[in-house]
Amino acid sequence: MILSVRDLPQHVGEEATVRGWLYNLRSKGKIHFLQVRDGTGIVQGVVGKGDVPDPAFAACEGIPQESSVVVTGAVRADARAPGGVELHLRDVQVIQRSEPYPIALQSHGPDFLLRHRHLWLRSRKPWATLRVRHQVIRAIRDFFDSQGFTNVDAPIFTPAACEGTTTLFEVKYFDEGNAYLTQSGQLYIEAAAMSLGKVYCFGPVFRAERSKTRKHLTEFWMVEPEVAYATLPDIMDLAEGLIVAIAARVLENCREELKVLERDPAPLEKIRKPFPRLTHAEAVKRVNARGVAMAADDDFGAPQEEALVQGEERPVMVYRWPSAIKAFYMKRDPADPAVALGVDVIAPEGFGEVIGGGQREDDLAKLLERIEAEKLPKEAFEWYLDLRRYGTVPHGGFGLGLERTVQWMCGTEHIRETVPFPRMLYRICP
RNA sequence: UCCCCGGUAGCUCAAUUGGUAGAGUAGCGGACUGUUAAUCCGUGGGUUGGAGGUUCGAGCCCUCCCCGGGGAGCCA
Repeated sequence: MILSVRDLPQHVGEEATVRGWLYNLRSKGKIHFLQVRDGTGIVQGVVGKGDVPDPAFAACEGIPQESSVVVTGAVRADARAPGGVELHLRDVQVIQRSEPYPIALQSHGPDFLLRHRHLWLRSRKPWATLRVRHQVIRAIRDFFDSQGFTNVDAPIFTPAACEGTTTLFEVKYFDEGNAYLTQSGQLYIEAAAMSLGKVYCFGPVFRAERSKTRKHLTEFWMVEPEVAYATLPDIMDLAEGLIVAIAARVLENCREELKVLERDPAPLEKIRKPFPRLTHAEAVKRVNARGVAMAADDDFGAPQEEALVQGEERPVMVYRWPSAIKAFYMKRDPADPAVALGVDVIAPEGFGEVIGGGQREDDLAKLLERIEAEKLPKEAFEWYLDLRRYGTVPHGGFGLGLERTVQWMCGTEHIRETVPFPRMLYRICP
């Protein structure tokens, strides 16, 4: 019976066939230990001289690492085996003898590993990280789907910028001139929210910023919910609920993966409601009190962010921002136009901003005013302005960066490890 | 775009004051019936990122270039 390594403990005493790759081989003369991985786990196969015909035994000698193998044998419980069970092999088929495998069971530098990303994916930590990533994606979709949201995806090719063109990748688009790779689906799902009420888009976005840090990718995935009739407090509750749901899902389904990643689950267990909520003004006061300079109309730089979350076990929500440093579409407080009804969520443990969002400007006249003040091309936004001409309502949403969230959950040093094939300033291969 | 650090064997690194470039690992050959990154013996492997300069002599010092890493800004 063909079985997954993961399921072997339920089949002790039976015979099983495992199809996978040779993770490591240890030979001790008349006994071979073959560690075989199949995507669900690693199992140790044991074959002693005399257990199988001599040619079969000899065939096990010197099988290179990562050779594709199909092994068959009796499942036995054995405390000496990693994982608690092992296979006493009666048959070993080598599907392909691997050429000498570049990634050894030793340390490698980041440049080497990234150049071999297509092979590095097979290693333990990338394996665990991709599985956590999958669970985070599932948690996000389940969270929204179970609350009556409809998934409406936004286009990747867009005709113009959301917020200026300096950070956009430009591509040729037939006879239409230049198109740009989207940096956010927000404007489009605002339209969809006026149709379906509660919507989210979830897909890749692109930023042509020349960032070179452990928190940035040029291509990353973002989930963006948008809710009709939602106000800033609704959006903050939604963001809080989503993050709590993600952390709970990872803790429930990824214990083994966290262990492989050497990620202490304790900080994730502390991610519970309520999150501390500070207005931008209160946050500035806190940062200054902790000895880091910050003006009332400043955005958070790296040191300010660090001071803000110092000592916090939960994410910190900063809301009511100076309108001057927020995007044109963000709604101003009608009672105080100097304040924008935005919210950022800063993760603890130095993982930084994972969410940015808020309430949108729903008043046509004020939106026009903002577009003119920022000298944005009005024609490009005509369709967007239509949303305010035909049945405008208060509404809002946010964007959550998938990779930063995965990085946080996994405790990963660098964001490039949270995506299968990272795209960065100086790296586009493989 | 700016600041800092690095580039030596396939990989990870060492090389004292400027004085014959070395180890582990991977590879190859051999030994070993419970290995846990197995161990032990033997063995091949180098345009020291590139170009120029200083010097009797440069992996090491100087100049320029290339590549990578970390950080800032920007943001998710």
